[in-house]
Amino acid sequence: MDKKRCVEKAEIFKVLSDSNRLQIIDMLSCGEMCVCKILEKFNITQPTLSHHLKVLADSGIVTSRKEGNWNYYKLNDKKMNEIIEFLHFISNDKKDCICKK
Amino acid sequence: MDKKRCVEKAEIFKVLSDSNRLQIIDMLSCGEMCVCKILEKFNITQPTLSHHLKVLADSGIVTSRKEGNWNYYKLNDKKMNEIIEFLHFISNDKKDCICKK
DNA sequence: ACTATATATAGACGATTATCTATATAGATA
DNA sequence: TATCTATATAGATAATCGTCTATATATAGT
Repeated sequence: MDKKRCVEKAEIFKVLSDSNRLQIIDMLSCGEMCVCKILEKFNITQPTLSHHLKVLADSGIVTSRKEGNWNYYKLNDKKMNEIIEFLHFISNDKKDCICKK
Repeated sequence: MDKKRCVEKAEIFKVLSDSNRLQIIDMLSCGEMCVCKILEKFNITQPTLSHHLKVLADSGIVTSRKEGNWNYYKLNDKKMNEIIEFLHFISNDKKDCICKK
């Protein structure tokens, strides 16, 4: 595992290190949803939610689509699987580990 | 998914949101290792490494064992699997999601 | 007892972050 | 064009975090 890849993934985990964002991911796993629908489920202000959605979108964990006045957000399953794969990888023994050099 | 569980997991992801800690996990996946051996592989000071190991241990991701002058750290596979399971869970559609209430 | 080695703790500093209020933008409708 | 609704952006503030230097602790060997 090279340093660079760990730096990349650390940024992704930073995105996941907020409970509101985890709940948003949980909600979006059920399908696409617009911002105002998401907002209903939280006790945060609209700009705060907007901030969290931006953080999620910038990281690639969610994608967005505009339709009239509404913005729909959707979970990027491929990205989530990538994160899971990474965790599997660093959790398991491997031949070319830095520890063996 | 209840708020409380997300708060718990967000803390775990905060622990994972540092590249040095991810590299430590990667190294420990190959087996138990003492602090001085880990230190050799990094460009950080000994107190900084000590800090990271404490963060990892406090979260339950690693466990430690003292033997004479040496402290050995080991990855807690059960905890890593728990994290992976959680990511699977929030990534997939479910019947009792908050979005359906 | 003294020294050396391995590791942890304390305290400081600069950077980043989550949240808020206030405001801007952009599309829809009257 | 004026207004309403949905969403984003700007800027401020308080809290948290990673890293460092300095120091403490604990064990082993002389």
